Amino acid sequence: MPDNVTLSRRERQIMDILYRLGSATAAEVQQNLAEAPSYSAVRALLRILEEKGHLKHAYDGPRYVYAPVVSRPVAQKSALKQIVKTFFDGSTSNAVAALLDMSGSDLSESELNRLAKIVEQARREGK
Amino acid sequence: MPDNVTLSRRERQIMDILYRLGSATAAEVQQNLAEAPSYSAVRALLRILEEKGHLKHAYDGPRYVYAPVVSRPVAQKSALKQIVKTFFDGSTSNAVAALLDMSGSDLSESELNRLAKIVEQARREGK
DNA sequence: TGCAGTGTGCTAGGATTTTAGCACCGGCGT
DNA sequence: ACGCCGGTGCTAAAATCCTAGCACACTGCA
Repeated sequence: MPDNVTLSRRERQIMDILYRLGSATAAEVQQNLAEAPSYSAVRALLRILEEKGHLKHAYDGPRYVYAPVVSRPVAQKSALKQIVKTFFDGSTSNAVAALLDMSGSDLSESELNRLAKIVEQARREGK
Repeated sequence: MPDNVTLSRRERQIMDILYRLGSATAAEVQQNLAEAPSYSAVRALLRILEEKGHLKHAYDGPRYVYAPVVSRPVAQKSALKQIVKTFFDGSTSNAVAALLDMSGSDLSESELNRLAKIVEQARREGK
């Protein structure tokens, strides 16, 4: 969410879909939109988003395949930053705690190991 | 972000402010709004949000103090869920990793200890 | 009492967003 | 060659959002 504040509702919905899918054609975007408008409307939105510099398109044979301009990792970071700021008073660890709490026992053992390692490493680096 | 998809741009901005501050008067909301519109416009937005059921108001002497209807913890969870879904393919641990990576050495030792504990506990519960 | 200051409710108009429709293009099968 | 499909670009209008302004109520104070 590079630009969560300037995007209109539909625009934001579409950006989310594209970040989720990585890239998509107009038809795919339409299928993933809640209360999907006409195909034509979707295309118009995509064109606008491209004009504004949020999207770019490549070709899959005859048709356009749209993808976000801002890379996923970068978008991830700003999305998280935003959440941490508005919902966790800027405290990363609170956010992490909520995240872990939320998905509690859904995490596999290997995932937990991985996280433990990351924390461990952060600790070493901090010192 | 209980309802990230139905809110308009301004409405979302205002909800974010209210979640950040906990509660606020119209004037406070206005001060925190980027490219703030008139006081009157802000009040109108607040009224609309209340009508839609996103906000409620109490009284601070003569004036209204608005606060979100959905509690912060609940909103935190849905915001995180949303992010995890659209930016991390539903993988909580990827999100946690990004979060830690992002704020790398900003975390104090005690925070890291806390996180290590949480992970440890999740591990025990999982078994 | 009268008046300034600060609050609320409401409403209408302008700006933006969102939508659908139409015109055009190229490939492909008949 | 011609007529469908399935794609694109564009544009106008409907729907929504956003804004400002006005009317009214209450308080405090000269």
